[in-house]
Amino acid sequence: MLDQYKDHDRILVAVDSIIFGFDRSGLKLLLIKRDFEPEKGNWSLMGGFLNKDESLDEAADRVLQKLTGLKNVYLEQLYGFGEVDRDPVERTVSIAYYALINIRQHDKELMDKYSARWFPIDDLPDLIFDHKDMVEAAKERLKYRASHEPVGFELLPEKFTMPELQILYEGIYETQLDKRNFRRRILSMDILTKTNEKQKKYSKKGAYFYKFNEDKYEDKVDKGESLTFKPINL
Amino acid sequence: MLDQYKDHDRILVAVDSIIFGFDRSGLKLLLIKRDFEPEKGNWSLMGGFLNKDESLDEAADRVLQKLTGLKNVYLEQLYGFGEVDRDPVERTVSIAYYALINIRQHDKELMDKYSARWFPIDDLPDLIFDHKDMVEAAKERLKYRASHEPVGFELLPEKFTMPELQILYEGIYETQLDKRNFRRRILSMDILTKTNEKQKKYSKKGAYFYKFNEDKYEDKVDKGESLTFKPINL
DNA sequence: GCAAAAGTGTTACGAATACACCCATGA
DNA sequence: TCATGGGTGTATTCGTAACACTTTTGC
Repeated sequence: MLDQYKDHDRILVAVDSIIFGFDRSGLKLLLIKRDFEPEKGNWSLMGGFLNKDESLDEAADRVLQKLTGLKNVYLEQLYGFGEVDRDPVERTVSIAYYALINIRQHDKELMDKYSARWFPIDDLPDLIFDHKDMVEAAKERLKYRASHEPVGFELLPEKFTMPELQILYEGIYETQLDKRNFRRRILSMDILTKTNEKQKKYSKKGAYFYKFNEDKYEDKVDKGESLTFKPINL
Repeated sequence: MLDQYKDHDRILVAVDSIIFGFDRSGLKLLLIKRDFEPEKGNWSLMGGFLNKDESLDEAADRVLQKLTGLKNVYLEQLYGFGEVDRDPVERTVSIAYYALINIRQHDKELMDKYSARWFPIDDLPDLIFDHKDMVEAAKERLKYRASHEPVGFELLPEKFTMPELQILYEGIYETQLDKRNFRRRILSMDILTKTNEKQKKYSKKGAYFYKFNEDKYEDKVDKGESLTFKPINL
């Protein structure tokens, strides 16, 4: 080994994931109950350690899959948390990732195995270490990302209604939106396909289902059209 | 040590810095000539390894100071680069930071010691490893940051002229701006103080010097005014 | 028939853009 | 006097925001 590399510290590198989900009642976070000391029994983000033979992204994928069974989900690196004493056991640098998943698609058995639970984003329990900071950073990043790219659809089933989409964006932006302005803006982007089916579960009248039209979206991106998804204030 | 920690790999963690500077001719990057193998003699970002007893931010500070002699400069974490083979010598995760410094203030002797040189941002040499990716990420981040916060002033001396400020923003946004619109927008934010002195070096008429008024800016932030610094297209 | 959610259009305001000429001065 | 860079104002367009009533249908 080269001299310039030899005398430096090797350090544990962790990967922690903020996992977002969404249902009609709002944005949710998937947390696990830690089953070893320290902080045993307390709520925590899902995490794991980086192995020498995998990239950071691969480690994040692996960790997410371990808890949810899901592959190929939206996963973005967030920030490297590197305070010296962030983990009381041993010096650990943690690279946080956040994931957007369809709340209905993950594996129930794995949920039990890790004593995992969905929490409303605005009603989280105390979290271990610096995981609260990670969640805050993830919320910020999601706001930013959602205002530039159509990441919201990652959190929805294939078919969704306008009211649902609006509730989702209201959750992300932590604000209330005017439904007329919201619909106009979303529809004017011309990246949704309206179906003839109606969602009748939540109203007598029923709301039309829409689908995200990824091809149309990609076309627009290729053409250089700038699509913004900014919040619309009430 | 706890079982859950015991069997995991300890890994070299590096910190690499993208150092931005600015002079009248545009945005610049400070690069060093690597003086050890592999890639000896090739251009590289300034970097170093994380020690067990320092945080990531502290390591980034230390590395920056080592090259420039500067403390307390604008420094923001960018992204964790973690491909398995990014460093051919040994598995290394690198956390990239970017710094904004006043190009006149750094230490010349240290520059020589590291064979460092300023390069125009649009005319960089080949860089080692994945440093090109890091630079790209830093340019993007700087665009974003500059459109939300007055980070531009970090790159300027205390006193600067409107034409200089405009050249800076044009460099950051990689676009040309209309000077009437630019001045109006900047001045309407009401965070600059005009001095009575003129810069006469670059024109017969001379251009007034301005100063960034940090107090005014903080007041506005406290009052919740949203100050955006978006690019203005020609 | 009524409650409850879905759906729809117009106006007003402010921000962003486009655009061209005069000013000051050193050489 | 002229070349060079510095400085200024207005009209237009477009996106955003504010705002209230009608529709559908299960109960």
